[in-house]
Order: sequence, then structure tokens, then C-alpha cells
Amino acid sequence: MPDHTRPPGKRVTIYDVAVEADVSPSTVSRAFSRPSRVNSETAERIRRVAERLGYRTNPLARALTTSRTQMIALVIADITNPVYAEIVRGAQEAATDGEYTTVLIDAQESDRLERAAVERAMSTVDGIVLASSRMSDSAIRMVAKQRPVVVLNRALADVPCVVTDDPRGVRRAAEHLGELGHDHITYVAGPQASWPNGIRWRSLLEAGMELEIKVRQIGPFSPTMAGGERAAQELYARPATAVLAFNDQMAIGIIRGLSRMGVNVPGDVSVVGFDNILAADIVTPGLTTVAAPLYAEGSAATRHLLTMIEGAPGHTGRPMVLPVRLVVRDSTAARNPSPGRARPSWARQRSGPGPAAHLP
Amino acid sequence: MPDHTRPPGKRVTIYDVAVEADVSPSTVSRAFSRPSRVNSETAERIRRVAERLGYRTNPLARALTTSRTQMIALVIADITNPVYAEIVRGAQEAATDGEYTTVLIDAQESDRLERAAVERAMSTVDGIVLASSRMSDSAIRMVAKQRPVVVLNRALADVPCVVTDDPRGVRRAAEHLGELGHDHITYVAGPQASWPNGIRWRSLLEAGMELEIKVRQIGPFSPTMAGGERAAQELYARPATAVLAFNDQMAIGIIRGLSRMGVNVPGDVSVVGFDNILAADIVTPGLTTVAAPLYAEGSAATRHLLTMIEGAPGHTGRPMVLPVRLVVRDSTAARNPSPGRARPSWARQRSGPGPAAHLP
DNA sequence: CAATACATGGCAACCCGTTGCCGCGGTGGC
DNA sequence: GCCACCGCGGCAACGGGTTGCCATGTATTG
Repeated sequence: MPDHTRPPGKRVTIYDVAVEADVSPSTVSRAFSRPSRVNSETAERIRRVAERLGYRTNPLARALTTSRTQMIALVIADITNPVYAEIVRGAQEAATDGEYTTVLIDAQESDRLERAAVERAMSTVDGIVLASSRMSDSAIRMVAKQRPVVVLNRALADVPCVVTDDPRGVRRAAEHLGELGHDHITYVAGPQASWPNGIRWRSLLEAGMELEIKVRQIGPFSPTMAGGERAAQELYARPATAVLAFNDQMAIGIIRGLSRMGVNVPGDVSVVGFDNILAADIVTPGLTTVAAPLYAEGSAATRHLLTMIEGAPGHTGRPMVLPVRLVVRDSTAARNPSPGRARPSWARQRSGPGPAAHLP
Repeated sequence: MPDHTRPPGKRVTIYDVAVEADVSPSTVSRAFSRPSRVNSETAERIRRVAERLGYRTNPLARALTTSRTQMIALVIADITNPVYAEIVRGAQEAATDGEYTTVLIDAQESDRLERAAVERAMSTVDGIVLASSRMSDSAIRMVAKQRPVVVLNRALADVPCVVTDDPRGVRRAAEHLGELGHDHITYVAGPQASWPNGIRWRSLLEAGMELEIKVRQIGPFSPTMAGGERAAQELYARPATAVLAFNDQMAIGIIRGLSRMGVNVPGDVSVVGFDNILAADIVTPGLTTVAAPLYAEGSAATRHLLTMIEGAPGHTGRPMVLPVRLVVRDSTAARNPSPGRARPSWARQRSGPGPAAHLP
């Protein structure tokens, strides 16, 4: 059984170093926190003594007076959602570069849990990145009053935000589907509380207007594969040839659900997702999707947060917008020109009542 | 632009509460940290005053004397690896239940980064969970000397460990393949530095012995999809009918690689993975795999860590072993009985002289 | 050469709780 | 009626750095 108590001398402090280096504790302190404030030779000597004694500055004690812990909190909605992996990595790396440590908080899609965790962490961290927060605007503003905050994937007045260029992504997806001959796109909505969900739908409305493509919305559904499978059932009842899903997981669920019911993707229906998670590339068919720069999101949000912590104003004017791109894979194809092929229930149903309306 | 400075009175401290409640600061302190030590009416009064003033105990100041921060570090090898998502969730939840906050450290598969990050976090956390550490045994022991540590997925004398029952999982996989008529299993190895990799191979050797199945190993390959695709090429050159991959990502890569070369899974080759990541269920064909109780791993390791922090000895005798189970999907099938089908290079190569030499 | 400026280091207060120890008043035992 | 004990609260010393201010001693300037 390991022994976690240093045998005699406990922990090495600046006082120990001070005695050994024959200077006062304050000089030792300055040698580390303000090297310019002390003679370089003295500083060097102190550093050597500290090294020899194995001194490590105690971040807690330092934090007590400076109220800087060199830690930031990263709050994500659901760690099992692969979207966040890259975001976390980006944030983590930016934090490490700035000599900060990251406290990860998984809100588990719960407003309550998120608030409680943020509350608890708040006094310990120097700033917070809220990625896809489930909290209300006012709750976020509350937090932003007490600590520097950067919000990811959500625009919010008076709080610095980083968002992706979803309108452009949706537009590109719509163009792509239009070029394939689709004149009607069904948006499969995610959580209504999700900010990107609203943006994506409105962007599609707009794109449809300009491109002369009809659009409609179904949902909301849970933003998971299971949600997508439920959406597939509804899609089966009210067929479409082109579908834009709120995110990749739903898109994958939709494809699975449709396949199970005998509907072919992309033969009968084209499906486009959002985010470009890793799985988008390994499913069959490969998922056409709007790729968000996940790593860059985490990184940009964190870097901005760090500058705020260092005292920068925190541009709250307009959100920082990150570019997206459309990744075309195999889940989209030209609109099937021969409805005469043997998929009667599906093909016929589109155009009104018929005997085979609800065949498998 | 938000203002992060409380206008007049800075932060509320026990001293403010003490004045207002007309008691000494120590009484306020005790009212929160040792309620039994103070008259219940007094405590109640103090609590009300504190509430009114918006007092929050400062965890840093508390930590300074108690040297307990109520934080633990969770170190993972690679956050983009989906295996860790569930582990993190399990750990996170256990930590939250125990009123602890989690500091996540992503080592990015780098020994150096891991050591640096652990070094930095060490003085701030009460304990550390090392999930699939890339550090050397001695480095881990070093850390374990200074803080309570629980190691996940690795057995290490003198340090508490939580591992999965890989031998049993491998055994089950081998039995499954044996029942399907396979008399030869190829193990596709992951990183040699990975502790589970060694265990899995040795377990397969053993299981092969008992079940009278021949085994061989190829690799090592990187534990990623790309690594799996490279392995597929080698498998193509030296064919096999049954493959056990180090992990699911490699298994998925193998299936993709083989498919691209015209080899059918499971028709020509059965593939078994390890871990049962989410993607295992959504690829085509669905991946047969040894499911590790990922959530339980994170949870068990963390709970054990917390008991150690609370002063329990930390059973270092034998590792805690978590059960696994075989999840059978569609990537395994009976060994193809008709080598006469049109896949000459593949079928012939196996048996050298006679075409049917190794039929069941 | 006097006067001012600067570099350097020490002193002591401070950050905000925690805790060992002591004292005071009240209660119960004998 | 005396003493031991208990419940409760206060005092003061931490814990480990940080930092404003002052005291030197040396360098610069006029």
C-alpha cells in the first residue's frame, strides 16, 4: 500500500528555499513570479537551490492572493456525443499552450446538472467555455457577470460567442441537392432548445427561397441515432427525396431506419447530415455532411477566453464566425428519375392515396 | 462588455458573515465545515446571514489548510478515441456523486505530454485516475507516491488497478469462432506498449491451446482505422479466415480494407473486435466484438480512488477485474465451406498444395 | 560633489478559511 | 457544596505565496 505522506519534511516551500539560498521568502517568491524584479544572479542561485530541494510552487497558495488558478472550465452537453471530442481536444490544446489546465464538465444534456456543475466550478476557474450550453440566456449572462465566459455554438448579446457559418453550410447543402435534381428538402429538426437547430432551419428556409426549392420541417427529434430512426418512420409516412438532418447522428439513424423499411439511400432518398463526425465516414453509405471545424471551434473559443482572462475586453459585438464546408460522400445522389422501378409503396405514396400506401 | 469586478464589496468572506451574525469567524467556519460543533440555532442563524449576503466558501482557501481540493484528475490517452467517452462519463458521474470535480487531461498518445500535464495537475488534485497511461511503470509509481492513484486497463504491482477480464473475453471470442468452424485465428496486434495488447495476445495463445485452434499474430499496427486498413493488406498477403483485432477501430479498418480488395466479411473472413464502441453497431456489417464495461470501468476506478482519498488503504494486492461479454453481430459467420467460389487468390493461398486442405 | 534615480532585497500585511487549545457557564453526580 | 464534565464559542496560529512600501547601496546626472 503506497504511502502518500512525505516522510519527514512535508512539502518544500519558499521558506525552505529562502533559508537555503540565504534570502528572504519574498525574494524567492519574486524569483519565480517576477524574475525581472530580482538580480539575475540571485535568481539563478535561487532557482538552483529550488531545483535541488525539489521545490514546486503551490498553485493553490498562489491563487489565494492572485485569484488566478490557471484553470478554465469547459462545459459540454454530452461527452458521448462524438462532436465534442474534437472540440475538447482543440480547447485542451489551446489551454495547455497558454499554461492553463482544463476542467471538463459534462452536463449530460441536463440544464440542472449543468448549472450545478458550473456553480461549483466557478469559484475555482479563471474562465469558462460553454459549448452548446443547455442553460437559459439569462443564466449564462449571470455566469458571465462573475467570470469571463465564451459561448460556443450560440449567439448571445453581450457575451462573446464563437459560432460556425451554418447558413453558408445549409446553403451549400441545398445547392448540392438542387444540382442533383431535388426540388424539395425536408429538414429533420433536433432539439428546439438548441440554438443551431433554429439557425439551420431558418437558413434552409432562406436558401429554399432563393434556390426555388421547397422546404418543410419535421420533428423535433432527439439528436441521436435513435431520434433519427424515429424520424425515419415519419419520413416513411410522409416521403421525401431529400433530407437535411440536424446532425450526423440523426442522419445515420435516418439512413438505418429507412434501410430497414426497404428504402434505399441514396437511391430513393438523399440524406445530408451536419458536423462531419468520424462515424460519417465509416457508415454505409458514407454520409454527405456539412463539416464544422470542430477542432478550430474549441481552439478559437479557448484562445479568446484566455485573452479575456489576461484582461482583454472580450469583443461582444458580433460573434466570431468559423467557416464550414460541404463534404460530399455517398448518401446523396441524383433524384431517382424512374419512379417506375419496383419500389411502389414509396414512389407512389408521394403522389397521393393508393392501395399500397403503407406496405413495409 | 461584461464587467467581472464586483462593484463595491469584492467577495463575501466568513469575516463579513461573522460581523453580521455577531459571532467570530471561526464559528462561521465551523457552522459550515463541522455543523455538529456549533449550536444548532447559532448555525441556523449563521446560515441565514450567509445566504442573505451571498456567501460561498472559497474552495481554494479551504484547500490551503486542508490540502483537499475536491478535484481529481482523469488522464486519458486520446480523447478522439471513442472508447474513452464512456469511461469519462462513468468517472465523471462517480466524481460528481462524491462531490468531486474532474480535471480531464488528454495525453494525446504522448508520454511526454502526459507526464507534463500530470506534473502540473498533481499539486492541485486529490487523486488521479490513469486510464491507459502511456507512462512507464516507474513514472506511474513516482506519481503514486505523491498522490492516490488508480490505474485503469493496466496491472501494476503496488498500485491499485482496475482491469477488464480480457482473458475471458478472448476466450469467448475464440470459442465463438471455433463453433463457427474456424480452426485458425489471426491476432492483429495494437501498440506493443499497450498493456492490454500483450494480455490479449497471450490470452489468445492460451485459448488456442485449450480449444485446439491455431493462432498467429501480425503487427503491431496503430490502433486506429488506418492501422486496420494497413493490417488488411497484410492479411490479404497472408490470408486468414478468422481475425481478432486489438480493438474495434482496427477491426473496422480491417473490414474496410478487405472489402476494398474484394474480400467479403463475414463470407470469407470473420472479424472480431474489442471494446464495443458505438460505431461497432453502425458499421456494415455490424461488428462482433468483446464488449468492455467502459462506463463501469470509469466509475469503479473513480469510486475506488475516492475511497482512497478518504483514507482507505487502496487494495493493491490484486487488480479489480471487471467482466466482459461477447457481442455477436454480423462480422462473424461460419467458415466458408465452398472454396470453389470465385475468389481464387484468396482461397487457394491459404492451403498451399491442395485447395481444400483446411476445410472443417 | 551634491542630488536624484534606480536596482535590489527585506518587512509585514494580506488572501480566506481551518483547527488546536482554552475559557466560560451550566449540569449532573456524589 | 464541590468537582468533573460537557457544550459552545473565541483566540490565535497556521497554510504558502504575493505585494505595497521602505531601506539600503550603487549608478547617473548636473
